[in-house]
Amino acid sequence: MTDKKELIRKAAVEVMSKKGFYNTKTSEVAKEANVAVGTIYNYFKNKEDILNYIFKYELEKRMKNLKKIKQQNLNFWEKLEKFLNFHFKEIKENIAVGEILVREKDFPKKEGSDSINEYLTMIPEILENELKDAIQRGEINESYDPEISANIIFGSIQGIVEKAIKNEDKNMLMKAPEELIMILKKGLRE
Amino acid sequence: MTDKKELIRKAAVEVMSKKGFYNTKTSEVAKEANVAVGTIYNYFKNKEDILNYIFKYELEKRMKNLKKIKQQNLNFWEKLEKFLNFHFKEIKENIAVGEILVREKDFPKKEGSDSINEYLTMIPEILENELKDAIQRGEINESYDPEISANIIFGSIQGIVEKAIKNEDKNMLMKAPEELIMILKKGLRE
Amino acid sequence: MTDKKELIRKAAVEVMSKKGFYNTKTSEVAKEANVAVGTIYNYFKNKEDILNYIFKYELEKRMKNLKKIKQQNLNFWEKLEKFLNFHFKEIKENIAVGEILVREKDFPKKEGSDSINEYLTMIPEILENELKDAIQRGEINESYDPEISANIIFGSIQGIVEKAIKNEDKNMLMKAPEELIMILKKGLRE
Amino acid sequence: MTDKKELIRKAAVEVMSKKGFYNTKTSEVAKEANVAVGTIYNYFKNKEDILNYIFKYELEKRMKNLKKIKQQNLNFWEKLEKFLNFHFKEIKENIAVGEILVREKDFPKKEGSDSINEYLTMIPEILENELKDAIQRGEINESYDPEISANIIFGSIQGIVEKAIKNEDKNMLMKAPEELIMILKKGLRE
DNA sequence: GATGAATGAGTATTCATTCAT
DNA sequence: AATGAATGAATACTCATTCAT
Repeated sequence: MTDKKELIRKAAVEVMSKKGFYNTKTSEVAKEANVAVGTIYNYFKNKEDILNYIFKYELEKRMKNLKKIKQQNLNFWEKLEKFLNFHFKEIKENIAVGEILVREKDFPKKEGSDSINEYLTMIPEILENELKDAIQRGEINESYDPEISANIIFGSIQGIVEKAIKNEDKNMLMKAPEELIMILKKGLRE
Repeated sequence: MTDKKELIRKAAVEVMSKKGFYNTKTSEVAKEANVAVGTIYNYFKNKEDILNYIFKYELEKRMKNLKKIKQQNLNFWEKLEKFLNFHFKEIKENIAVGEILVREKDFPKKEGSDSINEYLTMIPEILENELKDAIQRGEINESYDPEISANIIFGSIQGIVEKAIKNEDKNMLMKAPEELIMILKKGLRE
Repeated sequence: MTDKKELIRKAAVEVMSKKGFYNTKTSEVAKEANVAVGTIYNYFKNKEDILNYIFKYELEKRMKNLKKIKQQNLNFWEKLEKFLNFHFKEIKENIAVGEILVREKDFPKKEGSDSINEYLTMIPEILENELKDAIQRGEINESYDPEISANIIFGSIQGIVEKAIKNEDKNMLMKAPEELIMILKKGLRE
Repeated sequence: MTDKKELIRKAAVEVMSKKGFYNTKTSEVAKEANVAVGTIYNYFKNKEDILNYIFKYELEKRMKNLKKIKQQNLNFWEKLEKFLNFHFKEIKENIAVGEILVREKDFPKKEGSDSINEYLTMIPEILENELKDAIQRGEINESYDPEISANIIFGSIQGIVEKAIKNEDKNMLMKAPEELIMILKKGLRE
């Protein structure tokens, strides 16, 4: 039994990553998924709901990973490294997902869902909380504003992904985490 | 005599920053500009051309500033500080512009446009070149890949702007450059 | 099950014959066909494509008739009479079609179309070829240029239809073929 | 002093013959006439009025010629020959005018003018009247319906012009009148 | 659940016409 | 009279969504 919802999510990732959400037709997603348009609407409320589900899906993956990381007894840098490795590996394995995570912003017309916004808010928030703890533990210089630092880190991640995609350079995704960690470590520690 | 093109650009910035490019109707831009729809098309090829012009306009501003900075004899950090101060001041004075610069990505349907892409490419490129020079001059640790570093810096800037907008916190735009410079200085220098 | 394409063709004939192609709105055709506007575009590329299809449809009818006539062993005058009877009968049964065939000329904006032109070219061409054969067989005075004669005949036909429509005089369509044949016979024979 | 109205009429003939009335923009006519769009509206009520004026202008030319012909004491065939020679000469000298006379039909949106219709009605009407007189004088077989005959003649003329234009064959315009007269003479006389 | 033809609201764009200069 | 920028009504066409099969 093929999971139709998964089929459609994957097809949507493929098409939307190439054309962007607004230039993607539901009919194209249906075609890519080898499914009738009507079928999409058996699994999704509307077109926006598909994009939303993509973000929800990716956010959940990352939340699960973060939870796992949290259970281990690691310092801030070790945690960050583990998360970056996970995030970049995911994108390396499916560049199209990376494109979407980096390019799609939310201007919701209709209320209801909003995992895009949740993704874009929650990851920096977690970083912020971790930074606060790290400051408490003296791992990080207390003079820095954790909110700003968190968004610098999140922005850096997005910036690298964006560049790697533009260059079609998967290798950059391999090298970048280490370099980013090094810069941040030196930059934020003392 | 009012410059109609400027009038329309400003109106478009206002509307598009709130609703996003795809959810903005030309009629709304016209209304905001106190101009007839048809008038827009006397100055712009199509809707996309307006967004394009916004990016072109902002890019040119920044290029002019960078040129001025280049003429002074400054080290990398002084240059970066000057540019950041300029960029953040601009956005502070017109948050709407910041929203657009940070949110709009390019999925061009019709050719002829593409200052969006130019903006998103040129700024990191300039940073990259400056980093290379800085490495030459020993201002920056040579072990870092200037391409990656440049995109970390650009990503950081975008990340801060995005957060400041989300929080509607102009104050963040004041504090952030100093903090960012400090982190990067320590992080990249040695 | 109703054939939607046929439904739309007939509706378009009705509306376009009254208002002309350029003054006909797709929404009017849709209304006449008891169909949504969008449905039209499931069957036709664009508005021009509808007109084109009308000409294609009528041309095919006449080509089929001409083929049938050709298979019988008739002289030029008998053939011409049969064709005229068919053509005028068709128009008598649907004046609207006659109006379109006589009034619409082609100034194509988009390529891909052009059965209008084909209709306006092919009928005279066939007449020309038949005239050439008739000259060979001595049925027609060889001093006449068959190209000119063919277009005189085609023009005569169009002229009669145009007048009959203007007068709303179906009777004229009954009488005309006989009279036209008589004139041409005497005029062209010797 | 250049007569602006004439300038515009000529420009309109040029452009409309190529693109057809509905595909011709007033701005194109203005450009061809080396005149501002606004100027057109100093001389013409609206776009339709230009086309109308073209037909009016050409109709008047032909009416003048017919008047002149009438003053001479000629039989039907001599008159017809003179008129055909005039009409075809005119078109030979300005093919663009011929294209318009043959292609443009009237589907008036707004009431008011209608020289197109007048042209398309009056010429056949005059032919009809002349035919009636000719029948009276025994120049033409009385068994023919003069209305039908008149429209056959008018249709023939239009048919020849249309073909000559399609072939870009001015020569055809030279040869055709003689041939047409000959056919008609034999066809209609007895 | 799956299908895809039918729907019709929604909108970018055009272009005849106007009118202030 | 001449200009051409400004106007905004008009409309072809699209495409997300529905629903009968």
